[in-house]
Amino acid sequence: MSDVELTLRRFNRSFTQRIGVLDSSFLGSGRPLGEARLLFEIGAAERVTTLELRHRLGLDSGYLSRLLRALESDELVVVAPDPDDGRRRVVDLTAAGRQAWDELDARSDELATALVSPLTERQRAELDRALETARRLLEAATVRFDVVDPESTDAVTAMSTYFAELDERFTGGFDPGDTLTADAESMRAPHGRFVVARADATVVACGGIVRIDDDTAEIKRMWVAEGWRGLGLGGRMLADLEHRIEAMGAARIVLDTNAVLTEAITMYERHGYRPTDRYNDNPYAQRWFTKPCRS
Amino acid sequence: MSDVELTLRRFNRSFTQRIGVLDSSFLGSGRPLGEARLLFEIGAAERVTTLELRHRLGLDSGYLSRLLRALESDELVVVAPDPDDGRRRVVDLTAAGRQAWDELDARSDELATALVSPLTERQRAELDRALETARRLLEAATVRFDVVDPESTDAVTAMSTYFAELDERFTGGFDPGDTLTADAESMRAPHGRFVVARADATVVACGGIVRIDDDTAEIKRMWVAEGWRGLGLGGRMLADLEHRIEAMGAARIVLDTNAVLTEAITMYERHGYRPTDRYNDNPYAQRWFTKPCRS
DNA sequence: GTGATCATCTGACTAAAGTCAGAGAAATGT
DNA sequence: ACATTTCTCTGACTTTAGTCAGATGATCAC
Repeated sequence: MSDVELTLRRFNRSFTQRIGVLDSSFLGSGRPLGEARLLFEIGAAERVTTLELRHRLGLDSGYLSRLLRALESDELVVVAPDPDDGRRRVVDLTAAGRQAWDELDARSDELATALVSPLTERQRAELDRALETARRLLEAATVRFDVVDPESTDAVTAMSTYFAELDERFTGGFDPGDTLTADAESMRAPHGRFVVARADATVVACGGIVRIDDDTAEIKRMWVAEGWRGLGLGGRMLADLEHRIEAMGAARIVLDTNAVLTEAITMYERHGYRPTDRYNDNPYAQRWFTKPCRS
Repeated sequence: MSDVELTLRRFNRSFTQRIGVLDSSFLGSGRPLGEARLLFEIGAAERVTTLELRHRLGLDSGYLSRLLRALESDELVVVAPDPDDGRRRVVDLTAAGRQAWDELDARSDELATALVSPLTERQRAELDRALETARRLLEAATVRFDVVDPESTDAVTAMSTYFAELDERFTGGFDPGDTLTADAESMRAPHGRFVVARADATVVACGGIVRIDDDTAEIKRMWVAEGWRGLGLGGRMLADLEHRIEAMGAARIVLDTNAVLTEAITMYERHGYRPTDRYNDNPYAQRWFTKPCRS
C-alpha cells in the first residue's frame, strides 16, 4: 500500500510553509487578511450572495456582515438585496474595488512568478503537470453527492448538458422533447431521487432514481462531466444511487442504455449488472441491465 | 510557455480550501492554533532550541516565550538551558506532551485518510507521485544559497558527506587527511568563500571558492546531496559561485575534477568550461577546466 | 578583562479574528 | 392567515495573534 496520507501531510507542511506566502501576500495590501480574502473572493465571481461567501470562506454571519460593512465604507463593494429572495443580499465590486482586486491579483501573481523563477522551463512544466494532477485528484476525492430537486438549476444544467452530449453521440441524434419537465415528478421524493455531485459549486456528475414498482427501481440520467471522467466518479455515483435505492426498500435495480455508450456499459458490467430483457419502450435504448439489491 | 503561475495559484486556492482542514484540525484539540502548531513542531524533532523554533515558525521571540510558558504551565513541555550555549534554551516534550502530540498526529492522520478514502488504490498512488514531484520541485525552487564559515557545522557536515562519497566512487578511494581544517582558511573571506544551499534547515549542496592569484579563482568542493540531484541545483550553485567570483574581481575561473565524476564533467562543459593544462598537483584530479569571467 | 553581540524573557500594548444572543425582515408550509 | 424557518444585521463580548521597548544574563572578539 502506498502511504498517500504521509505524503499528503508532508506536502501540506512543506507547501503551506512556502506558499502560505501567497496568502499573506494579501497582507501588505494595507488591509487585514480577512478583508482582503473576502474582497478577493467577491471579485473572483461576479455577483455573489453573502450566503455563498459565508459558505465558501466558512465565516460567522455576524463577522461577515462586519467585514462587508468595512469594505463598503471603503467604497470597494456594494451590497444590495437579492431580487430573487429579499432575505439574501448580493455583493459586487465597485470600480475602486475592481482596482483593489487587480492589485491583489497582481501581487499574488508576482509572488508565484518569483517562486518558480529558479526552475528551468522543463521543471516548470513538470511542476505544472504534477500540481494539475494533484488538484484534479483532490477535487475528485472531495466531491459531494447531494439529493436536489430535479427542476433545480443544478439538475437542469446537468441534464441539459447530458442531453446535448447524447444528441452528438447517438447515431441519428437525440431529441429530449419535454422529458426534462415530464421526468421531474418521477425523480422527486418519495418515489424517486435526483442526485448531483459537486466540486465546490460546479456540478460534475448527476444521476436519477425512478421507482417502477414495489420491487424495482430504475437508474436514469447517469452522467459525468467531460474533464471529470476517469476519476472514478461514475462508479461512486452508481454506488451512491444504489445505497439510496436500498434505503428506499427496493429489491432490484434496472437500467437501460444505448449501445454506443460503451464506457457506461463496461462500468455497469464491472459493478455487477447483468443483461436482462427489454423492460421498457425507450426508443434510444438497446441494452437493458439488472442487479439485485444486497439486503 | 506553460503557465505554472496560474496552475500554482489555482492549486493553492483549491488546496487550502480542502486541506486547510488539516491545520485547523489542530483546533478541536482545545488548544489555540498557535500553541498546537508549536507543540507539533516541538514533538516532530526531539530536543529543539527555541531559536530553531522561532526560525521555523517565524515567530517573535516575545511571542514564542509566552507560548512556551503556556505549554509549560500545562506541563506539556520542559524548557531547559542549552548546555552548549547558555543563552539558548532547549525544549522537550513531557510524557503528557508526547501524548497530546500523538493525539494531534492521529487526528491529522485521520483527516488525511478520510480525505483520500474515496479514491481508488491506483488514484492514490498517482496522487502520491504527483504530490512528491510537486514538493521536490517547490523545495528545490526555494533553496537558499548562503555564505557560511567553512568550519561551521553545516559546512563540515556537507564536506564530510562529500568526502565519504568520493571515497566510495574513486577507484582506490579518497583520503581527505586534514583537508577539512587545512582548507578552511583558504575558503574564508576575503580570499575565499564557502557557500551552502539549504532547504529549510537541511544542507542540500555546497561549493567553495579559493583565490589562487590576482587573476584566478578556483572552484572546489562542489557537491549536491543525493536525492536532490537532477533538480538543477548543481547549475545554480555553479552560477552562484561564478557571480561571487566576478564580484571578487577575478578574471578567470579554474577547477579540477576526477575522471569518474562524469555528471560533473558534463555539467562544467555545458556551462562553458573548457579543458586546460594541469594547474595543480592534486593527486585525485585527472581533468582541469577553465572559464573566463564575463566582465 | 571588557565592550559588543546574541538570545531570551517580561510588561504593556494593539489589532484582528471570532463568538453569541437576540432583533427584524422576508419567505415557506399548512 | 399564522406559525415556522431562513437570512442578515447589531451590540457586546472573548480570545488569539502579534508588536515593541527594554532588562537580564551568556558568549564572543580582541
